[in-house]
Amino acid sequence: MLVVDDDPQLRRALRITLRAAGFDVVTAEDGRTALAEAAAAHPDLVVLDLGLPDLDGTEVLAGLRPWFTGPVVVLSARGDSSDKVGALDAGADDYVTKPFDMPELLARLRVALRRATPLPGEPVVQTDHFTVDLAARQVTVDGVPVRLTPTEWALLSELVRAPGRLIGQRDLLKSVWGPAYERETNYLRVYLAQLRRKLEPDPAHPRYLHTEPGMGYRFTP
Amino acid sequence: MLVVDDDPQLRRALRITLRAAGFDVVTAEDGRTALAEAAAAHPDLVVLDLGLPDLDGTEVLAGLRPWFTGPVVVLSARGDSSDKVGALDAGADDYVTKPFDMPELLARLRVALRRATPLPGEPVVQTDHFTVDLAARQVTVDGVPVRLTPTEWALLSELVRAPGRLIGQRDLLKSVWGPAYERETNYLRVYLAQLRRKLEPDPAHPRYLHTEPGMGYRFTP
DNA sequence: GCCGGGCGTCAGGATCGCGTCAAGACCACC
DNA sequence: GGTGGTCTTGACGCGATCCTGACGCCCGGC
Repeated sequence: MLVVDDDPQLRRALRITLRAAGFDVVTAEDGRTALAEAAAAHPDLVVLDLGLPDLDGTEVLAGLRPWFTGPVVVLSARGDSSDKVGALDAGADDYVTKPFDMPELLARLRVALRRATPLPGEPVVQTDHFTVDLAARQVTVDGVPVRLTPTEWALLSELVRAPGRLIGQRDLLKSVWGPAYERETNYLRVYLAQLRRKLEPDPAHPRYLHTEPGMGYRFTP
Repeated sequence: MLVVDDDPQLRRALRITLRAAGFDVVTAEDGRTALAEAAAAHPDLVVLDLGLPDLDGTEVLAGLRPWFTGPVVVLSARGDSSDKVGALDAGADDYVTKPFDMPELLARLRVALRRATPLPGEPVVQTDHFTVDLAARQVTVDGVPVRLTPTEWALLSELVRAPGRLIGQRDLLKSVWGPAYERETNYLRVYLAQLRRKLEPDPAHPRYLHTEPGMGYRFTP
C-alpha cells in the first residue's frame, strides 16, 4: 500500500493506522517519488493526496493509470464538484475530502481492495498423474477430464484438502455422509475403490490414496 | 440500473438524469419491491437509499448481497461515520450523503461500473461453434445472430462468465431467479434445454453446456 | 494351523436426478 | 380486447447414482 502526502504528520498518522490494520505501507512525499515508489513496490492500492508540492495530483494519477491497475483512493482538501468528477473520471476509485474520518477511510480502502481482488481463488492440487481443481470442481487424469459423482467428489475433496495428513474414517464419514453414519465403514470401502479405479494408474496398488488399516485414509501427492 | 428511494421527487429526478446519461432505469419505492425488482430485472447497478419505509436499507443490502454481485451505491441523509462504515462493510461500493451533487453522483456511478465490469480481457467468449458477446448482449451461432429471451440470457451469461468452472444449481438459481428459488431445479432443466437447442450443434449430446449430475452445470469452450 | 477383524471387490435393485414435452398463466404491446 | 411471446408448472421415461449384502483375501493373534 502506497501513501502519497506532503504533510509529514498526516503521513505518519496514516502509516501507523494502516499498519495497525494489517497493511504493509510505503510512503512518498511528492509526485515524482510517488511514481517511482509505485513502479518499484507494486502496491495493491495507492492513497493519493491531490495537493503535492511538485506535480499536480491529477498528473500523478495520469502517470499511474496507464500501467497501474489497482485502486487509487484520492484525498483532497478541495471539495468542489468539478474536482471530484475530474479525479474520478481520470481513474480514481474514490475521493475523500479532508478533514476525513479515519474509520470511514479504512472502510473505503477495504471496499476498494474488495473490488480489485475478484476472488480468493481456491488452490489446485496436483500429482504426477492427476490434478484436482477445487474451485472449478474438476478432476483431470493425464489432462483429460474425469467425471465424478457428487459423493465421489465430496470424499476426494476432503482427502486432498489435507495432503499428506491422515484422516480418520469417522471424520470422513461425518463430513461426507453426515454425523449419523459414523459406523458405516463399508461406504468408505466402496467409494475409495471407485476413486482409485478412476484416478490411480494401478488401482490394485494405490500410489496416492493410501489405506491405514484401522485408522483411516491418506492422500499423498 | 435499479433506483431505490421513497421520495417520488428524487426518484423522478434520478430517473430523468440517468436516462439522459444513457442508462436503462427501473425504480422501486420500498425495500420489498426493490428486492423483487432486482431479482427480476438483473440490473448492472443498484442505487439504494437507506431510509426506506418498510425495511431498513441495510436489510435490503443484506438481502441483495448473497447473490447480487454488481455494485451497490448507497444514498443516505445520515452522515455519521458509523453509518458509513457499516454500510460499506456490509457490501456497499460507495456511500453518498444527501444532499448530493448530481455530477459527482454520476461520476461515482461510472467508477462503480468501471470497476465491476471485468475490462481486463475481452468481454467476448468464443467456442468453435458460437460466440457470446457479454458487452453487446449478443449471441451468434456460426455467424448468424440468435435471439435469446431475458431468462435465457441471464442463465447463459452466468455460465460463460466462468469458463470451465462448475456452477452449483443453487448458485445459478440464486443469481438468475433470485434467492427465493433455491430449490426449483426444474427451471434449470427447462432453460438449459432451451439454450442447448439454440446453441449446441447436437442438443442431445452437448459439447459446451455440460451437466454434472447432482452438482450443477459447466460451460467448457 | 485355526480364527477373527479389517479391507477390497462385485453385482444386483431401489431411488434419485435429468431431459423432454406440452399445456396453462402471465405480460406487454398492438 | 385480441395476440404473440415468455415464463411457469406438472407429468413421464430413462439412465445414473447410491445403497446393500455377500464373498474372498491378507495378516496378526491364539
